[in-house]
Amino acid sequence: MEQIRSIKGTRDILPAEALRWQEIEEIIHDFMELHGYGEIRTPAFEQTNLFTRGVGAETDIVSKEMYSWVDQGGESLTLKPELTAPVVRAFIQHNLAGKAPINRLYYIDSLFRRERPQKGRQRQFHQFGIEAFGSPHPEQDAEVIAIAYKIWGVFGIDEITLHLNSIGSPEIRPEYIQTLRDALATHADKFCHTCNNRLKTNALRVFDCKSETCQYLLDEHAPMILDHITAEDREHFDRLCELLDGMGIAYRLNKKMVRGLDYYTRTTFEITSPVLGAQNSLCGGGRYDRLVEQLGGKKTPAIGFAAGIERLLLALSKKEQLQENPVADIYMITLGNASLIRSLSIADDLRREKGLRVIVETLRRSLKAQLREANRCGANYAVILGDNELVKNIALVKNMKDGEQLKIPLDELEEAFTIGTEHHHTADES
RNA sequence: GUGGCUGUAGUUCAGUUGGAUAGAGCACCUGACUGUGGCUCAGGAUGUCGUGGGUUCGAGUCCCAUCAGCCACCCCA
Repeated sequence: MEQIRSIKGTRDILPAEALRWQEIEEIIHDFMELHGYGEIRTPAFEQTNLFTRGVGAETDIVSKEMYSWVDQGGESLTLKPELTAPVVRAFIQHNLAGKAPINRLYYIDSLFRRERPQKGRQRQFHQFGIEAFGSPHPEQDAEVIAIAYKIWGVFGIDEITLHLNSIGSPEIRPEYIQTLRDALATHADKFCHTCNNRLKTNALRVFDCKSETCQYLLDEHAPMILDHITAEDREHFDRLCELLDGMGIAYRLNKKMVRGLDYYTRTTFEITSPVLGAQNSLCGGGRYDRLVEQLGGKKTPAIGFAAGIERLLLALSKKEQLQENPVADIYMITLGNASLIRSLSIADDLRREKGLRVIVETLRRSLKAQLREANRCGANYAVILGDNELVKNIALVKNMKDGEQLKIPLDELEEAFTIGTEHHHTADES
């Protein structure tokens, strides 16, 4: 029979790795709450047109990467390929703007894009991120960027680069794109053919080309959008730079960084890490002052970012090897029927009263095999309770580190592990 | 969607110009130690050689297709 496998681009996270995820999620929760952000969780799927309207029908994400289907009621639904649009939808739907002048939200979530998998790219993947609604001022940009910048240090990732740019207000864009096309028209034959296509359809994207010749030509001949923004845009950007300087946040002015989604206005930023390979972006974000309005809400300025958790893990794995962690403090070894019943209730007492992780044998193995198992799962103690011990009302408590073994009366067993617990924790912290 | 590389035991991999019963390390199990783990030693189990077809006296090896994985393009976190 054919084996059923997980879908291409999806994967299982097994216990040893899941522990890493739990640690990471905990760090994110703590860090965001430290900055006054509250968690938001939105549904796994939405109406398809939330994304066509919010992200832009012409973007790659919407035009060819969405998992969409028509449900039994005839409605077109889509697994979320992006998290800003759903958060904006929730913001509008629950009238958060009416409840407070400013809303700071964060999330940790799964998203889905039908792309060809490669290093750092899955079809179901995870992001954490924040969205701050309500403030049009550069200090809001500075707050969001500072969070995006500082959190990597908490994870122990130091080698990062913050790229910063402003693509100005949307009004200037048609005029700028025309200027760009005109400037590059005379060199069109030297650009690669994808760039020539981009110039016609989505001109800003030429800046993303990985070809060295194209990049060289852009440096030589392309007008930069940052040099064409309005005076107000410029003032906003300059003030943001001042604030970042003041916070000691190092950034690289990257005039060629234009972001892929339609909704960005003014500030855009990205954080890259050299350890990731071709997909070197850890985190990307920017301001989107028109999106709330565009999705039917009251005009509200906003800025946010999203960071890839798989990529964070990838950057982290260069530093630390994954290892099997101990899963139990005590392994209960049983030999015989009567002792099994007693062991089960003792195990429950130890879990409930002492908070110890206890596993009871369920394979009816030999004593030797059970001790091997105790060793394998990292238990500090094995409690041996066979029918021989049961008639004497004792248990043998074996310290797995030094091999020392004591006879303990069953009614003193819990107490014996009060000392054991302290032992365990001090050993852990050293 | 396009291109390149790779699929052999639980796992990491070896397998000669196509040749007999497909191997090794680690892991697992058993014993030495009849109810005492780790270390050591001795032994043991484990394979639709990704799948389907073809060439051949003979295919893990060559050819075609297909599926999966990885990497890159596209694009993005």
